[in-house]
Amino acid sequence: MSAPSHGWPTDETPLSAELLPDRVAAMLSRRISEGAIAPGTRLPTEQKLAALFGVSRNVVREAVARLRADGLVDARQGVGSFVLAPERRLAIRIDAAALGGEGMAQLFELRAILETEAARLAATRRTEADLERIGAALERMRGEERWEEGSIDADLVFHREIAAATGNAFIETFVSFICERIRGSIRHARAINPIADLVEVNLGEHDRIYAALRAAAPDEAEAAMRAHLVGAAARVGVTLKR
Amino acid sequence: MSAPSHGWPTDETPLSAELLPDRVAAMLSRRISEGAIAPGTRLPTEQKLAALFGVSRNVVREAVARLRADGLVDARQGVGSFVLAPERRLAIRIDAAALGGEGMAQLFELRAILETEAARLAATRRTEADLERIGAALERMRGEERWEEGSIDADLVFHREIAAATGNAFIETFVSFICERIRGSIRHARAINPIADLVEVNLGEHDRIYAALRAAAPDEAEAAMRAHLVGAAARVGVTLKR
DNA sequence: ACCTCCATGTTGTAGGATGATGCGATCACA
DNA sequence: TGTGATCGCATCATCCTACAACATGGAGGT
Repeated sequence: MSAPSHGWPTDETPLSAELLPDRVAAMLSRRISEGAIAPGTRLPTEQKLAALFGVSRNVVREAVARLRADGLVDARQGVGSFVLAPERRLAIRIDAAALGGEGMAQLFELRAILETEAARLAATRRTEADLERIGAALERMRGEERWEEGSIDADLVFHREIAAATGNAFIETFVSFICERIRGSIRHARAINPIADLVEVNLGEHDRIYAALRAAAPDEAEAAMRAHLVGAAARVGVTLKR
Repeated sequence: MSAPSHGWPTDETPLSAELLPDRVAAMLSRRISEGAIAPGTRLPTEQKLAALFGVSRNVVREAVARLRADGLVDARQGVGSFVLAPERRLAIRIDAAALGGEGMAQLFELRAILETEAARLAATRRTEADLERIGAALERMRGEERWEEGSIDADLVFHREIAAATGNAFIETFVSFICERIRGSIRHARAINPIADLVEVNLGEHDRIYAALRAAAPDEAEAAMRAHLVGAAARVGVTLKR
């Protein structure tokens, strides 16, 4: 039983400071998403998993609960836990580890795709109420001198409101998710690269977007958003292609 | 202590057949995302939460573990669990409930935005190995007569491989997530609207995409992908604008 | 052959005990 | 009085045992 024949635990993941349930969940999750455990298959019982990983059943339960929350498995009382088919997975996560350097550039690329198109759609679909909310965020940005907490927050709201103005709930969700992830990583960059005096540049870019939205000009909105994102990327040391 | 003065549990959510940890997690999650519990605030201790909800600490732990996995709270040993600021959330979920009618149309719109751009990028970045994988998926589709399990699966792989060919891991993740969600809902539609003989149409559309990718023609790839998605949407009773 | 009932295995929940950790208060000392 | 180290304590992390809820399959009776 101690042999690695089953290929189960064999402690991969050099076990950092992560908690036990996280590690167990990560291992199981990888096995499943790699297809090493076919959909429909029953997982080993919680007791066996506990024995295999050398942890208590409680830890295994927390791990399985997480897999269930992500829609990877379906635990049926009295029967067992079964791996679900991929189409039932309903969560997507981006771990902070993937956000260094290359990851940041890729995330900006994805952001550009979504937001330029969002700006285009918003230009034709926005209501007066939408414009009002977007304008309010703009004013909040204008109030600040430096590019710090308050204005960064207003920036986020600005982008999110534009996404919301498309009337597409999914676009809003995805855009605001990506923006928040990026913003979280900006703080670090800010300490390294002082960009305080770039507020005016930033504001100018936002103004152009807002004007285009108000004018209901899709092409201009898209172009302005693209220009803004290229600038924003550059300001955090990322070059955005196209 | 039994008073509702604190405004905590007072059992909202008419408690369906959901499990206890799910219910507790859902309640806490709603409080947090609604802003009823400000970021930085410390949650009640696990014991108090257990008492408030009338469940065991074990259940509370599973609920809190889920919140932590979603990045909503940060539990520090010996101190407590604290609500995190929104920018640290690292999970996004789409619940199946939102996918009826309007939701489906919106999801297709988002898909179109991502995949048309993905096709454009893939056209210039794809390697020979990418083309091989995409072609293999195409062949698997061609083998099937009807539009059923096997070919639907191959269809998914086809789209995912194109997204992967962009070299952008996030694009791949998001696209495959969306495709899988859509596919899950297709099954139902298929029973209603027999589209078996549309295989050839579908295949033709895919062929055009593949040819454009092989020819490294971005504009054609984008156009072919857009045409395909418009068709695919129509086949499930959704009209895609633009 | 069919139906009923029970033994068994599994997940779900409860409740306690113990270790690890970080914070704050207390106390000793200058 | 001020300063620093030490200790207690609250809290999470993990482990353990036990029982309840539930599903399945087989034994046994009709």
